[in-house]
Amino acid sequence: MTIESDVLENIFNNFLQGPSIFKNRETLRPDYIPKKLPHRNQQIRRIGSILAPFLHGSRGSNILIYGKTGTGKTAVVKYVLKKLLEKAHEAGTAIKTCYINCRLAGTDYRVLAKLCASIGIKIPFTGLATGEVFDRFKNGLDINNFFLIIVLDEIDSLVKVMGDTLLYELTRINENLTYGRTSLIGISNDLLFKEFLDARVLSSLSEEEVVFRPYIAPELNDILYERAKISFVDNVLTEGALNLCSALAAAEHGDARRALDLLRVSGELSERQGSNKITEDHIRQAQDKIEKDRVVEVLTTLPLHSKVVLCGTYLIKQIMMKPAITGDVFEVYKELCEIINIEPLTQRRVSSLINELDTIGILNTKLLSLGRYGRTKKIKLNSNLSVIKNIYSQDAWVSKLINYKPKYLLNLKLK
DNA sequence: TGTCCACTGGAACGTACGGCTT
DNA sequence: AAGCCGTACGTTCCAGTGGACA
Repeated sequence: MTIESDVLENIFNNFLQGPSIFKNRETLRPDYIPKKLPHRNQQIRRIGSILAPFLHGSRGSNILIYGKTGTGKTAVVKYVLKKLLEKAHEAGTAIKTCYINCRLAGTDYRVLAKLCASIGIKIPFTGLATGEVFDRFKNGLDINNFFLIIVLDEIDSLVKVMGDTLLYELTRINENLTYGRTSLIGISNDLLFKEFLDARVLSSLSEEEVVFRPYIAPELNDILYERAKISFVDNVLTEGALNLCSALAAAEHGDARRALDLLRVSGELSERQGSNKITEDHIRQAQDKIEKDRVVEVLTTLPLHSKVVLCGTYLIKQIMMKPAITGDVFEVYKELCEIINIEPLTQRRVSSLINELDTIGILNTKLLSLGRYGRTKKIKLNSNLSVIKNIYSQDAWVSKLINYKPKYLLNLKLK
């Protein structure tokens, strides 16, 4: 037996024999829908009563749901739909539901393709005109006499990217159906998203509106407590850890998803350390780990040009000891491209890449006016310099850039 | 008070690609 | 095979702009 397999053997044995602190770790995954949803009774009742007409075979109103991330919107909708489907099954009514995350789908075409898939129509991932896919969807509904409840999660991101044409068509679809019926549930994280909509679309989509307020700390406490009961072995989670966890999540606009993540990761950490309790310290470690893992994941999977742009920003900060501005980043970027033998992109494109890095939280940019010296962007790195250096020192493409001294910067220093 | 810098960011367009229909 | 489609990723063009400076 090799040494490696001995080590593995030990790890697995420890895992099997050690005192597991988890009763059921699946219940802490983000997609788990619990049997109890504390502090959301009002929303559950409201959505339930709006959808209830479907049980009689008539169409319920469209619903627009607002609320920040982790306020339970998706969970509540899925929960109500699950119950509705069960009831419809008992009553012998044929209802279908289709849940689509618009941000993940990305385009009108792919949303439609998913809608088609939900009623059993196969659509190629490219090749058809969007209008053609829509017609097939409509025909499919009519021919099969389907009652379909469509949930469009993160609908705001779809509208921002593609405009509201698809929504317009979907809100009008019932007028063109002879037998089938549809109802729309739009879920939005962005409260201002209505402004992007055409008045007709808005009035049709928001026949009913439901708002999800952020959870406050005591509410998060209840949620975590309920979930901990089914996830962990009794008495594993200390009260201090529970309180800290909800306090941290409450500070981040009452995000329950975040709180549950924190709980899951701290559980895993505590388990790995062979502990039989989850303490406040574990929660803090988990918070650290989640952030670190995210940064590593993002930095390593970035497209090549974004990595080079980031290296440029890093070098400017490292050598000039001050935040970068767009013009400097672009000059350094061009020099770096030459070194690793790739064609540089245009400044316009690099400017977009910088914006993208800002949106994912790797950079922090601020528009700055230097009066006579023009307008530019001040670009700061959000992560620690050493973190970037560590990660990119091992990168196949950019490892040789991280210790390079750009001539442009050396000249700038002399001035 | 007007000028002018160094960009920003919107919009239209180009190209390559995989894949459809006819 | 021809013609079209959506998608990704990019370029080109250009109007717009906040505020230091003359």
